[in-house]
Amino acid sequence: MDMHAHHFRPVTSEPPCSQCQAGPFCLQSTFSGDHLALFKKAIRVKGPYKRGEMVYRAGMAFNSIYFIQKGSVKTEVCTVSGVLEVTAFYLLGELLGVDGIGCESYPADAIALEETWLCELPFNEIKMMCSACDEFHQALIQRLGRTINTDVYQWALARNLKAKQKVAWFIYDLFKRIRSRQVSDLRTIPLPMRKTDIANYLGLAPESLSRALLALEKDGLIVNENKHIYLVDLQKVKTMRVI
Amino acid sequence: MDMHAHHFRPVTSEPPCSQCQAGPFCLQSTFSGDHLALFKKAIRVKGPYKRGEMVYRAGMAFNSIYFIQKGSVKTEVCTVSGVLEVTAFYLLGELLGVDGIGCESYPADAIALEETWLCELPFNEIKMMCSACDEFHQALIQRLGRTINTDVYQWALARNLKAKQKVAWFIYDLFKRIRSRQVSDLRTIPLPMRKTDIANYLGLAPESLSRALLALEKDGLIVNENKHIYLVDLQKVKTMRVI
DNA sequence: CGGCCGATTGAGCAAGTTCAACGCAGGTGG
DNA sequence: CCACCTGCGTTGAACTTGCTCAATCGGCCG
Repeated sequence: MDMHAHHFRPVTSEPPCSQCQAGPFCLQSTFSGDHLALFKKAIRVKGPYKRGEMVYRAGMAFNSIYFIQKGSVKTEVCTVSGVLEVTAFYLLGELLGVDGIGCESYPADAIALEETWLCELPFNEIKMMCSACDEFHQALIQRLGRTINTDVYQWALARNLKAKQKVAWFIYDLFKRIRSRQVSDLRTIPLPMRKTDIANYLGLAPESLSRALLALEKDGLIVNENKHIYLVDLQKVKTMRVI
Repeated sequence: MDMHAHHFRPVTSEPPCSQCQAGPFCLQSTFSGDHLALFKKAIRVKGPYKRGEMVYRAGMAFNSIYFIQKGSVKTEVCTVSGVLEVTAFYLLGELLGVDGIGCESYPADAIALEETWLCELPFNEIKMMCSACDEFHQALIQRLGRTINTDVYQWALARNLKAKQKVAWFIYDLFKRIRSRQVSDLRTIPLPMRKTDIANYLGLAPESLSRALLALEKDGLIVNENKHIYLVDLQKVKTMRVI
């Protein structure tokens, strides 16, 4: 399968939540009783998206946000000069599509990085449930706030860092996000995205990323593999990304 | 007056809106009748803030967003290593403090760049008015969306540009924002902030900004003055910031 | 008028980019 | 099942950009 085809995938009639890996981080945990039933009726499970398949395209009408049940997604914008710029990565248990809130359309393309399952939350339903259930409203605001905060203000801090620091920052950021949701070997960080995407996201040439990773490895902070990073010295990684 | 004192300024009992320069871009334009009276009772005019005075500090409880009636504001965060990073500039007619939405506290310090008047909108009141007046709700969502969009996704695009392009991008961005709200000589862009702040915001050394401006001037795109930029060739500025 | 802060300019240097070549792995087709 | 192919990642070398450090300039305020 050509991973650049960027096809769309229709809704699957999978029983909701059967393969969801998000566990207690699913938004439904904020509901109980009748509200939970309403929630389950509102959501729609979509998948599996194969690597390279598109969830939504920049310019498409903004209708839904998506909870990632399994897998991961990147968002990227295409500049007028035709260059693609990766704007964010979204991991298991995170909300995708929030960048469309307040806009008529999504500002970026969203593309699956691996086999991915999503839980679609139509925005109209969300609004209704916000008025129905205040706990849900609060939980949602919380998550949105955190997402925006990450997207904007983390970047503001990372902007003036040197290559090595940027990379350490990126690794530590992934580490925190994964640790907050998954119980796993905390020393191994999977990289579902291509190195090229990471480099683009960090504003580096792929070669510079490669060399920065090599340097961090020589310093004994990490071990760099193709699709994984092993954390050798977490503390040093944390302090290196001087923010 | 020491402009680095960063004092706070108490509420002034100025009659609301008497000196507001935002005109038709004030949020009250979305109200009529009873709602307008409610709105006028909810808001609180604050000012004048002198240059260097602080509107709110990072970590302070998030209670309000602010509409800029007059003047301009920068926001900056302090990194653990003590370096200040400018995260945004807010101009006449824009909303300040939206970076705190969904968080318990403001993520950055907000500092007036010149004599500035603000219109404080307590967030609780805002929420109430959102339910009372759907037009207001929509208008607010619209503005928030645009703010976030600018803060996040514009940057994503500018991140990989060269110094000269970044500067052209910055100038053009200011131009668009000013033009959208003020009828003025469109060729002259005031710079209420220091060049140092602009450089920091763009992720450049002050010297690099200086040289980039000089280069743009030599190319005949702009004229660089201390507190103003004159647009000589708008079209070239627009195309230079290749986004 | 003097002092101070910010902006500019110059020279040398460090970092990251660019270009080119190679290696490796996964997928494809024979 | 194996060889090939293709795309991504890495490595090396030369080059370009922007940074650093230092000096100077210029305006604003006391």
